[in-house]
Parts: sequence; C-alpha cells; structure tokens
Amino acid sequence: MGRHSCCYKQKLRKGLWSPEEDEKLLRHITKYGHGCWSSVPKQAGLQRCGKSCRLRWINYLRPDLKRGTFSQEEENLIIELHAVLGNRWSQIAAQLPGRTDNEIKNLWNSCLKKKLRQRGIDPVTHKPISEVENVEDIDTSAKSRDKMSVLSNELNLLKAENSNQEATLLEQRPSSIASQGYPLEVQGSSSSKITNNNNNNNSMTPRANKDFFQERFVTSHQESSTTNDLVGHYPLQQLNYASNARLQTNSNSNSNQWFTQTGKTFDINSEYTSNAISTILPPSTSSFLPPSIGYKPSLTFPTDNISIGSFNVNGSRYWETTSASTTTNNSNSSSGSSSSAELQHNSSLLETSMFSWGLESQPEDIKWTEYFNNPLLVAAALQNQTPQSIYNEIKSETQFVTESSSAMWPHTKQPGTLQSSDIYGKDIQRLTAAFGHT
DNA sequence: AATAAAAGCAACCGCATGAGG
DNA sequence: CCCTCATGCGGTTGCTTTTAT
Repeated sequence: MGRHSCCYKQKLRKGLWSPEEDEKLLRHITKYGHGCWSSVPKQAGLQRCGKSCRLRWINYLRPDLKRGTFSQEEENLIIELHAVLGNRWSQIAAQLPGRTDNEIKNLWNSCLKKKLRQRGIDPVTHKPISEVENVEDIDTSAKSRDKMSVLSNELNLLKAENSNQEATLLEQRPSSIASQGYPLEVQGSSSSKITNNNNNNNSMTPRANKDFFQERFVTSHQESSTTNDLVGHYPLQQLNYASNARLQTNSNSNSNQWFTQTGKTFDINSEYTSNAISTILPPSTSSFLPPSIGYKPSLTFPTDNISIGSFNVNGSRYWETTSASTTTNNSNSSSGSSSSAELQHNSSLLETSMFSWGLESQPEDIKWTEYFNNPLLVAAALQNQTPQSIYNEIKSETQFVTESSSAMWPHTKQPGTLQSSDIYGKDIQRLTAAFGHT
C-alpha cells in the first residue's frame, strides 16, 4: 500500500510537539494556508509527516478553537447528540463550535460515559442498564419512541443535578460576573496548571501548551486588533511557552481590559475576525449551522401523539421536511438491529432533516435546533424513511451544504451568532473566575 | 513523603472514502 | 475500471498530571 508513505520515512519526529514546531507550523499555515498537507512539513521545515501536521493544526493550533473545560450545556448537548449520532465524533463536534472531535471523544470516554453509568444508563444505547441487559424484541418504531423517552430521562437527571450545582455555584459566583450571565465553572485543574507553569519557567511540558495558548491568543488578539492580515493575529514573537502566560485581570470584573504579566492589555470585546482565517479553516469542524446554536438542554420528549406528515409542537404546526423520500419502509434493513445500526438510522434522519432545511431555507419559525429538540419531528420522519434513502440523501446533500457553508463561514456574521471573540472572552472570564480574581 | 491508581489529554494507527491519472 | 494518493474519521495507546491511600 502506498498509504502514509511519509510515515515510513526515517528521521520523522513523532510524539509531542515542541513549541518550536508549533511555531513553524503556525507560521507556515497562517502565511500560506495548508494546501496539500503532505507538502506542509517540508515547506514549513518540519520533521513530521503531513498527517501529524494536520492533526496538530486541527486539534490544537487552529485559531477558532475554544479552550477550557466543557460547560454543562456542552456536556448535555454532547449526550443528546451522542444518543442520536452515536460515536460520530466529527458530526458531534460540528455542532459544538470551537470543539474538536478528539476533545469530545476524550471527554466522552473519560467522563461522560462514567457519568451515565453512574446514573444507571448505558452509554452506548442510552437506555437504562437493566433494560439493556434484557434483550428486548420490539419493533423499531417502539424502539425509537422508547429511546426518546430514555434520553429525556437521562437529561432530566442531568438537569436536576446541574441545577443543583449551578445553584451552588451561583452562590459562590462573583456578582459582577454572574450578572453578565457567563457560565461559571469550578476549574481547579486549570488554576493549578497555570500555577504550576508560573513556578516552572520555560516548561516545555505539554501542559504548558495551554498557557502558551492563552498567552498567544490573548496577546495576539490585542496586537492584531488593528490589522486584518492573519499573520498579524499571531505575532510570532509571542509564540513561546515561557512563564509570562499568567493572566491577570483588573479587580473590576466588569472591565473588559485584560492584561498579561508583561503588562500588555487587550480588549475582550474587540472584534476578532479575519478574512484570512476562513480560508485556512477546515470546513469540517466549522459547523454550517450558526455558531450560536443555542444549547438547549431542556428537552422534553413526548412519547405519544406522533402523527405522520404533520404534527403540533408547542401549538405550532410543523410539517415533516423529509417527505420527498417516500420509499416504503423496509423493515429488517439491518438484520442484527444492533444499537449502532439503530443510531445510524436516527442520525441519518436528523442530518437529512437539518440539511434539508438548510437547503430549502425554511421559515424562521422552524430551526434545526428546534427540530432536534423536538423528537416528535424526528420520530415522525423516522417512520417515513428508510435508512438507506436517508443515507443517500445525506450523501448528496452533505457535500453541497458543507461546501456552501464553508464558503460563507465565518464571513457571514449573522445577527446573534457567537463570534470567536465571544468564545475567547468567555473562556477568559471563566479562567479569571477560577483564579479567584488575583 | 512516597507510592499507586485514576483521570486527562495529545497523538498515533489503521481504515474508509474520494479524487485524479 | 484499476491504481495511487490525500484526506478525514474513529479507536486506541501511552504519557503526564492529579488524586487517593
């Protein structure tokens, strides 16, 4: 096989990336874009394979990445999406702006799976574990309805717990930040990591990279506010892993002025946009949906009154959008009817509907998030389409929508959408909150 | 304080897919 | 069609850090 021939070549580095390598890669991509990944390492002067460079860029160096711990809303959304999409991390990541599939996958494997198990929910099927153990023999429509109700239950459990946590946090939350409505999280680990870095100058450990990132984005953000070229966003003199990564904040939390240890300030609210960035961002992780997809963990999944064709949701009448495909339902589409197969069917349906709306530009009162949050819509459409027909539609539609969306993102700043500056600003707010306003 | 276990995270590997010759 | 290559995805590994004993 001729695959990954680069990987077999000698003298190629493996393992963790050094700051110097990051700098080289970043410099190269910000200047020229990545183009063909296999040629990137050579052009950038790196002893890495293109695959490694790509991964590093996507998972770490990309400027639109959101750093920091996951919010409860994000966790809930991941659980919701996983229930529908299964282990399709890239698709899940596409719904979480600034998060990578790798990041989400790690979170799921290390944390969320455990959480669900602790609640007696099987993380694979999203059903109660006791129920999973008893192999049931029920028809698929009943299964899907059941699945919806299970998901509703598990989310309600999480919501109940979250509300308790949030109530506690609110009590501890500095009023200045709480009043701004920023989610506040307990981030002991972040705090300790930063402290460690302070005490460990020139630390080259991977953990230092987070601080490196904070510093780089924070300072570059400030310094590039007057320029539009991409290189300006990442002043290379800032690209180091040194100890000046510590952030300080004005004691007045309402101030948007932030400064690093070096005394440089930046404005969180200043616009962080770049025409150049969009040309180098991989479309896969940039959701074609508005970045502010409005995490809506409040799900209630009615399990009855499902009518096909149209249905009432919250008093509004909705029409299924996948009616174009009226293939008769082939039961036994997958003989094993495994959970993974089931997930795939559901996900296909969801995507189809979402893509369909994207293409047909439905009225404002029906948005994909609403659709997603209304399993009635999912379930109803589920009964009218075979997995194969759905899958075929996706195959044809995904590419179109993705392409067109990548062309418009992030230039098209839609009203109310979350910009990168918002993301970073909020993260920094949270970081400061974790610091306890040093 | 020392050690082990657990958690968190970055990166690698292999496979699937699609484009181009 | 077949082959080669580039890319993307998901599973897995292994290292580092944190926490518990």
